[in-house]
Amino acid sequence: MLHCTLLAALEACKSMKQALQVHAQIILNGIQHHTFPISRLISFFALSAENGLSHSRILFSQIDCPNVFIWNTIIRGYSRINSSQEALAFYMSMLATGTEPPNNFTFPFVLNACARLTSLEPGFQIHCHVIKFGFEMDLFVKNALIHFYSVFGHLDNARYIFEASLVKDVVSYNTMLNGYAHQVKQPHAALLLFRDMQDFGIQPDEFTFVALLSTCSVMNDPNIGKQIHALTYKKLGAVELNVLLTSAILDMYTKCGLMNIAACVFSTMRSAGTAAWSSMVSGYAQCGDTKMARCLFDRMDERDIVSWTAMISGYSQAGQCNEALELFVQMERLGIKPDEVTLVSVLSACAGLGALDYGKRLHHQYVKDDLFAQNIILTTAIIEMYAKCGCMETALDTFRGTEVSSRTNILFNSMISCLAQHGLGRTAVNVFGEMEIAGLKPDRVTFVAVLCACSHSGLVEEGKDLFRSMLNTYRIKPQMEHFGCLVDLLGRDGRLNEAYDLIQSMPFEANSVIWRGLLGACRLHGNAEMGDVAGQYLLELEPEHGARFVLLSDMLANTNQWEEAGRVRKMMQDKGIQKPPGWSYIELNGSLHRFLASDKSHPQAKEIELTLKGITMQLKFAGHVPDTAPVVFDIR
DNA sequence: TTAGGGTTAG
Repeated sequence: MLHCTLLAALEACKSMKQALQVHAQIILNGIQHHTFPISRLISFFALSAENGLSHSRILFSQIDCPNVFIWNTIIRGYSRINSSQEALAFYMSMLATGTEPPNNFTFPFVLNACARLTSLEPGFQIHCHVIKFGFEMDLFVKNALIHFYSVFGHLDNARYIFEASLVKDVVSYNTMLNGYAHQVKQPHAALLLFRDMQDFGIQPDEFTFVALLSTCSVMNDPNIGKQIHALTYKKLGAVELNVLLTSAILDMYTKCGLMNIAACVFSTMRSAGTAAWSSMVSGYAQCGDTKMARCLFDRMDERDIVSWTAMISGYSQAGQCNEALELFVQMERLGIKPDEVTLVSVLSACAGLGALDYGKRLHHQYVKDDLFAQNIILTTAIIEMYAKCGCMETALDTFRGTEVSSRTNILFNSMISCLAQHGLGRTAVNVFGEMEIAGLKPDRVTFVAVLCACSHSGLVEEGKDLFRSMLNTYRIKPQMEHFGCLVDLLGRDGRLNEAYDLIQSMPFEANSVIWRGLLGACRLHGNAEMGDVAGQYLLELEPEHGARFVLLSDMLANTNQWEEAGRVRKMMQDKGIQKPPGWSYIELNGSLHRFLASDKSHPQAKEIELTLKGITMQLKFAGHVPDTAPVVFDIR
């Protein structure tokens, strides 16, 4: 009777404080060693929104022989708050204790924890345990396994479990659909599976439509998106669409770039949450309309970290790196802590500006010795930031400091590409070799990076071998960009005929990038005849592009064809084409300075000019003779 | 006796 009253009281509890009072009553009544009421208490605390897990742990430690429900509850509690390591540690202690074997409830909790880890390995082990303990036929366990494998992009394993399952429910389908839509971006497979689902008479629910709408966003196909939108109403009937589903509809339109429709949906939302506002902010920013995005952002009643990141990343991606950093500082002043996505956006803005001090500060303040230190995406952003700010050594040290098992293709591609840009071709080729050791397969991006590296460092034979290995070893068909790299590689080395022959042998027509590469090489090696051919192709392909005219005119000037060079310059003027000016940035003591050729607007312009003159004088005294070959005006 | 798996925004 007493149990019943206290249990009823616990059922009615709305807060930790109330539950603690029930706990006090349990102790006062001397039933603190009765497993059932204590297990209810542990469950309440472990799943409390007020972080009561530590209290659950205290209760847990006072139990001599916790039953499987109690073990499961603690594992679930840790899994819920993303403390996967603790959840797994508890599961292992449960096995080690040996008094209570895991049951069908244990595995969904443990697998959920595994799905949030950075490594696949523990989940594999748990899958073995599932089989060992005989739960591979349990639908909940199977669905959790499908989820786990799809999170890690192992859609083949997920699909195998899915197909092998005689009984499938709507959750099995939804999990598989999400896997296709998000994890490996196979949106078409998601649509096909949705068709199967209907054929098998499984009724879709709101989860299904959220997954399908995400699929449309990934496909960036507004037509299918509109159809799914209509189907949502048709299938879910008169059921009022929940906030999540409406937000998913809105998000689909923003991602497909249909901001007008998105704005209509948004205006009809009675209580648009921060998710919907953030989608709108992000949508406008992605369309390049950062003004409109900012306007909405400023009108938001409540902003969470996602809203801030939407705006910061919008600025960063639109190239408004200064604005991104300013907004980030504003966010910090309000005491809002960035998460890993925010940091990636801000680091990218730092890289864009060459703002090394700022980037260093972010690295030391937020990433080093923190939870984020394990995040490989963030580490990749840190490496790019250092590399783009010119600190190649720190970038390499950071790369070397990562766990080999946590390295991803994106990390390798980024590292190789940064090394290429710094002319460290040999190191880039070595890092390429390390990919296989890490168990990764180079992709198209890897080959662009490593071929660029060879090109910038004059590693002709290595580059040619790598190009050949693309198809022969890795079964990757070379694309335009790969041919471009090879043309560049041969061209820079002066093998102009070989480069030209390669262009002719390509399975598709060369684009302007390739011809520009050849033209640049012709200019470098003074082959006016072939340069003219390349230049003509270039003018045909991109008649409006100023930089191409400049390159052609420079090449002609360099080979003393002043008249021809003048003709090209005149053509440029006649067409009203201007080459956009190139700004140079430098960050000093936290402030950013920008310069343009002949620009005297900098407040310290005079001092800078004097310093430059001083350096020029010193160079002269040291016997330096400038190379006037790249100067395009006839000053000789 | 207790409970579980799949959703939105950067």
